[in-house]
Amino acid sequence: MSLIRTRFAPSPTGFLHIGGARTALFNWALTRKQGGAFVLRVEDTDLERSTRESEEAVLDGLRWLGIDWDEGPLRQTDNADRHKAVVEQLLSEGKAYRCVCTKEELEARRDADIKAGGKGIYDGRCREAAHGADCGDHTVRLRVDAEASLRWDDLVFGPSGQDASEIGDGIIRRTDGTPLYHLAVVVDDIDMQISHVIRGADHHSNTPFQLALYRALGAEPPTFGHVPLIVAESGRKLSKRKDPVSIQQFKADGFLPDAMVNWLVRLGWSHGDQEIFSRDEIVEHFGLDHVGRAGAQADLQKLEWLSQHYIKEASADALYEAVNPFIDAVAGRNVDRDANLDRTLDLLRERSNTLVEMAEKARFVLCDDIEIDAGAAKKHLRPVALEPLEALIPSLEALDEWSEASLEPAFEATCKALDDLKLGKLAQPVRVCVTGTGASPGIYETLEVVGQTRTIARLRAGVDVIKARIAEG
RNA sequence: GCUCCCAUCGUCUAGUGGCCUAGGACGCGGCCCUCUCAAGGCUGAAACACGGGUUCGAGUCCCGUUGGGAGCGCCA
Repeated sequence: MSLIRTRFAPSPTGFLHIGGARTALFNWALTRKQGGAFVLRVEDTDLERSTRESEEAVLDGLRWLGIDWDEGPLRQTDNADRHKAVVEQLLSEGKAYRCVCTKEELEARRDADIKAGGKGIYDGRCREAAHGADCGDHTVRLRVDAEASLRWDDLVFGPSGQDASEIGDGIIRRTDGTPLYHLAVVVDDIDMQISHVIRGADHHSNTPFQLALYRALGAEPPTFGHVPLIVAESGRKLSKRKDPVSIQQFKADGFLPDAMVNWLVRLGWSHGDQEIFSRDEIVEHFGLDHVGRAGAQADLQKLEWLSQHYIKEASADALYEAVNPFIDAVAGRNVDRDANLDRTLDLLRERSNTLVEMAEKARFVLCDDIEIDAGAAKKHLRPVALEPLEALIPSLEALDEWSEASLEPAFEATCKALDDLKLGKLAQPVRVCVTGTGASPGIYETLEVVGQTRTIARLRAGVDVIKARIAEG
């Protein structure tokens, strides 16, 4: 299979969008599978919105996801001279012409045309006017041959396109002399010898005009593949305000990059019944032939499931690395890694959908002072629990070895001495005293990672809570 | 309005004319396990938008309807 050249061309608008991330991932996967180069090109021609900071944010997002590129980042503004030269060239070849129609005139004529049942495309008024460079304020339009067929075989949608008569002569240079997006992408893609343009389906209807540009420039168009959009629950385009779309946000919410990648790649693409894909497996199996044509709704619950899956699978080193910042945040200090912390994290793997959850659930180990949840206290720190707790404390104090193995007989002996008390009647109050909540890993494991000193102290504090409650009546 | 596109369980999807009384996964219900919460095991409910064709046979092909989306900018 011959080498391909692909590109991801984000506009640096502050953060990496999940739609863009998926487009990048598909480009990356295709390139890594077929062999070739994946190029990153920043479309920064919208100077109002483009900053180096937002460009960095986009690159960071890609790096975090593990999507690496072979060339770039190139910037579209760096090619500005080339874009201008191309417009001049088209002008001199008669493939483009100057148009002196003003915005207002254009708008009025389009409205009138639509009212009269027309399609509202440019009427070609300046097409044969042969305005020279001295015509004053003007735009430049591409002369689109009305007979031309602007069709292509899309890698995802199959036969696509329409006749030139449907699109009209589009503007390629503004009055202020700057080139438009369509001109810039086509020129850049030609210059960079991009062989496969994989992009969002929102560009599907833009493609015919771009095909006309390739034709005018005498260049062989690339192979196109349009990937359906990721849609919101409403079925509409994702909204930056209402929907979670920023990769940075997902990172901050404690999702593992492996989970993100797995989630994104399955949004629209499939490989039989397989759900879990490592990056290697994605590269091994990926292909545009199995990308669906309908828009895909972002399913956050599936992401959480994947996230937990990867948390469960992660190596101890990788897990610590990933959860470290979240743990520090909960502890309010730099937490050193030790065997007890690793043990704690292991206990929490199957109980955490995200790293944020994991860190929060580790609070009873990370912090010396814990707060007892009011609801849990009300339910479990009742007068009936006083005797069992008071009976347990001395036997725990007497333990020379503090481990699951030594804790279990101590609990059992206490229950037995209390007229065969059910373990739950003892374990739940203990759990609330020690963790502050009614849910935690197994009680022996929990106590083991909390440690003997802190366990005893928390049990005593719990006993005091119950006594206070009794005193209040 | 015009052009283009899309349509299988709530969601992501398998399915490329017979293997489909439609499979998997997330989520949801039930059961088991159990000191709580999970995890795990078993199990259940849940879809081919509708109407016409074509064909011996249609989720799969064609047409229409309905619904949805994108594009129609001197934005990218």
